[in-house]
Amino acid sequence: MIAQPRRIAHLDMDAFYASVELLRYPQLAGLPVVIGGGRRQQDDALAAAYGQRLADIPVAAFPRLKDYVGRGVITTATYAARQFGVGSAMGLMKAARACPDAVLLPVDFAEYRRYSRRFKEIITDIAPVMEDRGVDEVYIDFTQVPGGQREGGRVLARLIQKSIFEATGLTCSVGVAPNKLIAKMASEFNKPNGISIVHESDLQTMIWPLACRKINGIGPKTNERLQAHGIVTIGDLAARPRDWLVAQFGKSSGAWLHDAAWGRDERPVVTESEPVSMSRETTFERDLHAVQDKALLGRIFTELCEQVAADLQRKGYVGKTIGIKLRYDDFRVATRDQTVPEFTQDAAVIRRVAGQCLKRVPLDKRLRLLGVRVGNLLPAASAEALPPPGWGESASLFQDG
DNA sequence: TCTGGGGTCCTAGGACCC
DNA sequence: TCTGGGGTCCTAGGACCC
Repeated sequence: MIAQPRRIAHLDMDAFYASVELLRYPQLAGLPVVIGGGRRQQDDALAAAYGQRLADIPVAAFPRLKDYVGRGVITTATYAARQFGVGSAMGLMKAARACPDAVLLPVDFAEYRRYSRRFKEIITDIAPVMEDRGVDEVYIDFTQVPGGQREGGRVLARLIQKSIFEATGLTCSVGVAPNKLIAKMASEFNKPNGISIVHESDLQTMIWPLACRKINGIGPKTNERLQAHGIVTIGDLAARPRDWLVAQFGKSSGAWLHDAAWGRDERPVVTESEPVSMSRETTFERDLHAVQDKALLGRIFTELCEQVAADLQRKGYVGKTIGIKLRYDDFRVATRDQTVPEFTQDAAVIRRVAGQCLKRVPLDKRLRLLGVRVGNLLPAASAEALPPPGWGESASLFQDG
């Protein structure tokens, strides 16, 4: 049997949250719509007024960006809204200045998760080796799938695209390439509803002209550092000697930057993984002070602990590193954590240890955010089989180094 | 009137062990 | 009495991603 060349696809749903919303509000198609913020009250009011006939709600009845007051950000904008220069991660207040009449819809994660499960099921029915990369994107290994090599993967990509659209009404963009790194870049080439095929021989023509920032893993900080050295495009990066990159960015990062620029990436498509941590955090409607707002903060803190505990219990995990996160009004972040001997998923234990963490952090400035995290997770079932902490310590009496 | 929430991985120093 | 070398775990911060 001849070894097949690796063909890896990256599939990205187009404006996913907004597209799901358009399925229930088709009257908003083509309009600037943004998803973000909290509070579902306008939506509840709409539902009360129009019952289940969501598609009959007149466009004029929808809330507008200019009417929003609060601290949210945009999670997704329709392509019509992007024309106005608004996009993901932009503060809603700022977006309201750019496009005041855009329709603003609150986030409905439960609904997006339902569609997420559906489109992923359709994919694994066709190509079983799929890696989950969040609610709206996946990697798929085409290598061993029947037909996965035809036209570089285009035939299979088209089949998956069509199957998802027929089952959900949602469109996606797909990139197929020799590895995950290039596939991820390729899926952006033909958005929305596009397919793009990249081969190893396309590196210089299709990849090197792109900005370094297009590499998944090069963020704003690394990009700044690269630019300071006159490195703007991936081609610029590829032209630097590996040793030079290692000297500038360290052994691991430098080597990775060099490999990335040359399109080298051997990471497998990983179908299963265990969570490492679970957390809950909240940004307050106004900044709070540890003393003046002690009672309110205490209630929020306890609730966060209860939520994390409930998440652990529902998903069947226990953890032994419990921590807190604060964001001050100047946006600086402080974290403290503590590892306890016994794995837990108990709200009271989490609350007590997190409370001790809170005592180790400065509380003089106003707080903007409070979070609680449990890490060092283990499936609850496997933790039950674990010996109690301290067991086996006497064994060291019989060993010597 | 800036800037959400839920994650992963990496680094670096110190403790501790053999 | 001037000085080892691994290894692992813990902790805090930071970069990055969706």
